[in-house]
Amino acid sequence: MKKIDIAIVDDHPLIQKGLHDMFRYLDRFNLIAGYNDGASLLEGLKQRQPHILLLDIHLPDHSGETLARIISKSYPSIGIIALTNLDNVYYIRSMFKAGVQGYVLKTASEEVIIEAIEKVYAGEQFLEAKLKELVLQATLSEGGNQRQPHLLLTKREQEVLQMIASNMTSKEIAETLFLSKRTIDHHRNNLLLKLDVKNTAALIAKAIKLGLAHT
Amino acid sequence: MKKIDIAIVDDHPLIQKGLHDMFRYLDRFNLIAGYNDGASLLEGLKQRQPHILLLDIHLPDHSGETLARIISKSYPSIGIIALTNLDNVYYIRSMFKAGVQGYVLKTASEEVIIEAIEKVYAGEQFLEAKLKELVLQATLSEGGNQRQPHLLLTKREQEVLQMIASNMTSKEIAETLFLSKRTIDHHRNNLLLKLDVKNTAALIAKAIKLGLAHT
DNA sequence: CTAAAAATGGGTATAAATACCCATTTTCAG
DNA sequence: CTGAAAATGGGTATTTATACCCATTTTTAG
Repeated sequence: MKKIDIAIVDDHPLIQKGLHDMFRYLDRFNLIAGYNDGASLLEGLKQRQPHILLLDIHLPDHSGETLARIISKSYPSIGIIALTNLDNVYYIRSMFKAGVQGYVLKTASEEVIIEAIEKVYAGEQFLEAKLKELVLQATLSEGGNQRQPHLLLTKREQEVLQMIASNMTSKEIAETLFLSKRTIDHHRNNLLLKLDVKNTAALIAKAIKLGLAHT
Repeated sequence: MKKIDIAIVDDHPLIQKGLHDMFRYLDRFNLIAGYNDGASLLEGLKQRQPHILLLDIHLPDHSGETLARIISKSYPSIGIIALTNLDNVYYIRSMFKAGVQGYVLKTASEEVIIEAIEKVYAGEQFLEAKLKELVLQATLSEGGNQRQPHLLLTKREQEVLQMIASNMTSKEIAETLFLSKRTIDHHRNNLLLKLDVKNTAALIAKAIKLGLAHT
């Protein structure tokens, strides 16, 4: 049976070590490269492409999502598996949208990681059972009937959202932006509608969860 | 030179593997145990105590803070080093308050981890340089003149905070908890004072940043 | 046990946010 | 150019949150 070539991208030395150690004793796999950041990964891929790429989401230079998008376009034959600590539904969705075929938590056991690699190598998708449930529940509870009318915020809305999150009242925001308080109220209302919440507290919580506002 | 006995508590197989692999080639250290959760750690300590304990903060059963508190009281001779992904200033503070002598990120290099162990074994404290800066800056920018009147929230306050973050008004919270709306107002006011913000939006943003509320 | 902190509850007032109605101007893509 | 979306602004009313004042009871730690 042909060996499966694997490459790792992770800026955590311990994770790299753990994976190196793991693959050393598994004849089925052949660890061909370990990168610490996105730049060296992209450079290395020009020389040699693995069958499977284990990709950390949090890297010092590029975001995992961007990398996945680039690689899945440039090297469509490489199977990408996101390997991360983040069990957030929105990260999972965005990574799959960005072109990964697998999503595994770093808390996963060796067996799960191997299963993910085998599945993705065989052309299937892989997502841990408990994460599948998470995604399912999230999809059922939020999306539901309306097909997300406007998931994206306009520039002004983002701007106002960020100012709301940073201890400013509508009046202060209006004065800062040289606008009427009514206009800010209008943006606030749109934000509440778009994120489907009924007050500022939930708006901020949801915006942070979705990555729309920063803390 | 006497070897340093080390024990690990971490529910990530990869981290455990990485550390095992690392200590295998270092004569100075003797890895005597690896635990997956707090319960088995506490059980194992009854049999044998390491010189240094590498403690993950996020464990399935106990919180790292609780564990650190228990162990530093029951076994004051054990040097505890928190090993975590969390570079949050408040976690760092609370872990040191709970009795750890070192705090190392999982992104740390092998050298840093070894340095931390040596320092703590020698009775010193260890904190990475960049984390030291973080703590310093946080102390300078927020604390300032008042010596942190109440950094910790009470149970009720946490409960109310969580409910505020999840789309509930004071009235609804009061009805749910069978309390007067006034009481909820009082808790909200205390939350605003403790986190030093002036409205709900900033309260939620800051609470999430500090890890006091979940999304 | 005793003192401190936490949790409970109230009155009153103002400020802010939210919910509806409405409109005009600007910007941008087709 | 032209139409759609975005951004701007207004009126009015209600609800909610915040800011002060005050108190009692319960829980917790020393």
